[in-house]
Amino acid sequence: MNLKQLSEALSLSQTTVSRALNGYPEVSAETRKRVVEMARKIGYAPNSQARKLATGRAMAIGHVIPVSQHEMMNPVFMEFIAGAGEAYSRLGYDMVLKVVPDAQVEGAYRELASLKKADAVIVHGPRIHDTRHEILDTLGVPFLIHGRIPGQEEARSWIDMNNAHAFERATDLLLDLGHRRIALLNGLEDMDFAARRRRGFEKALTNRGLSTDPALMRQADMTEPYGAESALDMLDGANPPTAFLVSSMISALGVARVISQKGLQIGRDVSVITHDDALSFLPNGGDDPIFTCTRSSVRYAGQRAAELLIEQILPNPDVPVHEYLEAELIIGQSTGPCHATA
Amino acid sequence: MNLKQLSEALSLSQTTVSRALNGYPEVSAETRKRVVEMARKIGYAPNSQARKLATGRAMAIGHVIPVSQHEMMNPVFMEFIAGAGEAYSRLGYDMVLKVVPDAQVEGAYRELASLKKADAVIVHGPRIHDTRHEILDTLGVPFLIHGRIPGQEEARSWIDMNNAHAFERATDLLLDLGHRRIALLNGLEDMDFAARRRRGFEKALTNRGLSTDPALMRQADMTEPYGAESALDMLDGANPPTAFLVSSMISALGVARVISQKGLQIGRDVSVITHDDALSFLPNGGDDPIFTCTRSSVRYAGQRAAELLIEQILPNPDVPVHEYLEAELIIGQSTGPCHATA
DNA sequence: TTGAAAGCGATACCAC
DNA sequence: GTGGTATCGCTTTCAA
Repeated sequence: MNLKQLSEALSLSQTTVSRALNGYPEVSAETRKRVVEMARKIGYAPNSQARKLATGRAMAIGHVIPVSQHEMMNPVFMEFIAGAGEAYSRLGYDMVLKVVPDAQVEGAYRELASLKKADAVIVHGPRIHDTRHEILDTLGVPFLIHGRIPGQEEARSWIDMNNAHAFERATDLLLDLGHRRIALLNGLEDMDFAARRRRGFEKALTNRGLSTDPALMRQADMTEPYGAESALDMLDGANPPTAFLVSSMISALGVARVISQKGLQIGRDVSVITHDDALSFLPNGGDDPIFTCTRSSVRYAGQRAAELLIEQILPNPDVPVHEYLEAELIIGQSTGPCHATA
Repeated sequence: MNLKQLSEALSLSQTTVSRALNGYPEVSAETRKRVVEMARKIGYAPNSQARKLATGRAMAIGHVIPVSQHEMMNPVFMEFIAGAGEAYSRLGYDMVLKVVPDAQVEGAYRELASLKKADAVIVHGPRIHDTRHEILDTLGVPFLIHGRIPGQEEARSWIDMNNAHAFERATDLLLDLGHRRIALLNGLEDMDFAARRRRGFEKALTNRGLSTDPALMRQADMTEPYGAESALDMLDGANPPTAFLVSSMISALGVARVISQKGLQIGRDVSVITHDDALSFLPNGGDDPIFTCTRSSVRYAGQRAAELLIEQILPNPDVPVHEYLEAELIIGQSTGPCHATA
């Protein structure tokens, strides 16, 4: 069932039928009514390929999700996509998603752009030495970065949370509680967000004249065993930490598991603060969370990203838009004063 | 840069250029070489919308992911999609993904199908009273179910793991270890997979003449707190379980957290078996896993699903294909003999 | 082996 | 307010 058949059934031109269906003002109310009814009656649906070709717009946003060398699929991406997907449905856009190995990310963007499969793309997981903005410029695709590419803060559109500030505040809280040996279990620090978190952590220490201890700082894909193994190593080490600052709830669960297994009580014997992306399958409690945390909903970020891209960037690709999300610092049950003997 | 311009630059017809680029045999080797070189030189890329319109194929597979009323985004979907995405890249297909509230799932499938945005779709998370197969039939879209819709086992294409058998074996293992009070923390039992797991659990008990205890069976979205709260309630209850059978690693972590917090040792004082979907961010160890588990890689399922859909179902939509994945039962550190006083 | 021309199914400009 | 027609960019008969 196509436009032609529909217009024949109505004894109208394709033009008029198209206009009626797409809400153009110059169609008479009566004609529009007839058209709409007939369309529903005979089950007409416009072929989106044809429409895309005619309009030149794909009405789709591209996402390229990298799976790391370690085959790790970051659940944060999923939650971001859920938020974005909700907005796309509302705004009449589709999401075309490519899940590819790190090495094929550029090629995937190229394909999306040069084959006109998407009108714009989201850049996920920017790295400190990222070059995707250059490729996308060459291709002429509007894009929005979830996070920031160093050196491109002004010129590019992005949405990001204040990673450095959040981790500085979290570290300050631990310092205020008397902790001096604080471990940082970070994500991979070639990722921009992780580099920023580390700087926030270091800044808080430096501000109090404290130095960092490399033995207490780790970076890796944020799995549960990463948290567990790191905590085990460190707590069994020569000079164990009294507090952990962890970049992900998932790894924090690993830390908590080990602390419990060692017969220690979290929040009393060892403090833990984690960043909480508010992943829906890992709720951290409401008013009195399990973990003290810096919290910022990545799902909301995804939703806003989609809105900004479609409403601001597409109509005006040359004016970069920036949106800053400030993480909340929420006190839960996993932090308390330091009891360590000095 | 389009076909016309490219053909003019080569002084060839669009026909010949198109044929050369698409590997048709009748083009002379020399012509093809010229065409391919020029195409690369001037950076020609075919407009996929135009191609889709001309061929009538979208070269895309649709996925509709429901987010439940509780806003829960199941990480299993993500991992499945990662597997499928890998296969799509390899096979030259795109994935168009819709993330929508439960109530809009049907509409999303309708849109994908009737607007010709996808050549086929994957049905995620079948329920015991699912009707999506009927809608998709009406629309005439080939599809493959990840899981099974009751009553549609023969007639429809699906890929599934043997949920019932896996949970029966897991329960048998606990029974062999002497456990008699076994708790089942299941997913929502209007989901087909969860209903099957429950039947497997019950069958194992029934086979030994044991009856089920409603106080020890729960169902919910599989979050971490669900595991924790259920374990806390049950262990503090009148007649606590000595073992837990859990439908998800995430909830199992919650169970483990509570067991440790109560000063009990997992595997010695309380046994836990979980189903392990082999989520990449929740590795359960290698040869000696943290949790004894029934394991089946949902990522592999996604990959196979994509392959089956494209290679078997699209060319021959009327011959249903079925693929059964058997979960492994892997002994880890979380199970041991029952020490409960009878 | 190559080319001309007719679709594919919509949109949108220009007349009327 | 309605209609004719060119156009989007490619694939695919049909002829040569």
